[in-house]
Amino acid sequence: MTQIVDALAALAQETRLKVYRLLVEAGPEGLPAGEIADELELPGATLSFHLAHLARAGLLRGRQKGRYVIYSADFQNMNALVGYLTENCCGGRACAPANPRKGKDHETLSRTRRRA
Amino acid sequence: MTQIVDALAALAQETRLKVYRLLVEAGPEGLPAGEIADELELPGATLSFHLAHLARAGLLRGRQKGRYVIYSADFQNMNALVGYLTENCCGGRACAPANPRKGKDHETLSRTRRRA
DNA sequence: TCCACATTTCCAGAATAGTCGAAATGAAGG
DNA sequence: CCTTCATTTCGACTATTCTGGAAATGTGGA
Repeated sequence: MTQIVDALAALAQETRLKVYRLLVEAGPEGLPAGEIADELELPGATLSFHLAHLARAGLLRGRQKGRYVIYSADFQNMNALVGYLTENCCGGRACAPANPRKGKDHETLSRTRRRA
Repeated sequence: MTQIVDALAALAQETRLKVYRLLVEAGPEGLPAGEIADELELPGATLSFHLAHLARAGLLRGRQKGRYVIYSADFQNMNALVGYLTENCCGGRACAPANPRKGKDHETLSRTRRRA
């Protein structure tokens, strides 16, 4: 359970979630740290802190390539996380929706929009 | 995205995750606060703090029943959360596993199963 | 070797989160 | 009303997280 909590905590921060999403978009090839920093306009030290956090949680891996460090998402562990949530937190109800096709940016939580 | 981060943050804490799981187990009828406190051996003030946190994040609802307050999981929003993760954080790969049938307690994150 | 550059570590300050006893709130029932 | 009991709010403290400048580390190229 500690692993689950760590993974959730890693994603539970705006900057880190952005970093992670960027790397998901980038796919298995990943991105060098500097490019992430550029894209998200983050100071090196700050980015490094968050990358380390995500990596500790098992959601990211970094490999050295020349003088760059290339980070890429660990889809296995994200898979496991979603699996855990589905099995333990959804009470058996249908959890992952049909997911017809990746529709670019999705909009946040529930459609309990109109009131409730 | 703020909503997603809030929901993740709410679950990213051992005590709160336990509370939430307990309520998932309890199903839509939910549980009175006191019973949760008993079950998890938490001081009232501490539990109240965490329940409020989860409720603010939209993962819980509380309804008054006599002098009890009955809390229950909001499956819609958890659904939406899992949906978000599946669509935005899994790179299109299969994310929610087959989920053959709820197998009681599942065991944490990947063991880096030989590949995939 | 020496320099340029990418990234990380170190540090310290500001902000936020978690804990829980004690007091306050609010409902039920005499 | 007055008491009981479930729950929440208050308050105070400790611990952790986030941030980013400056220095350190490490790599490739001239």
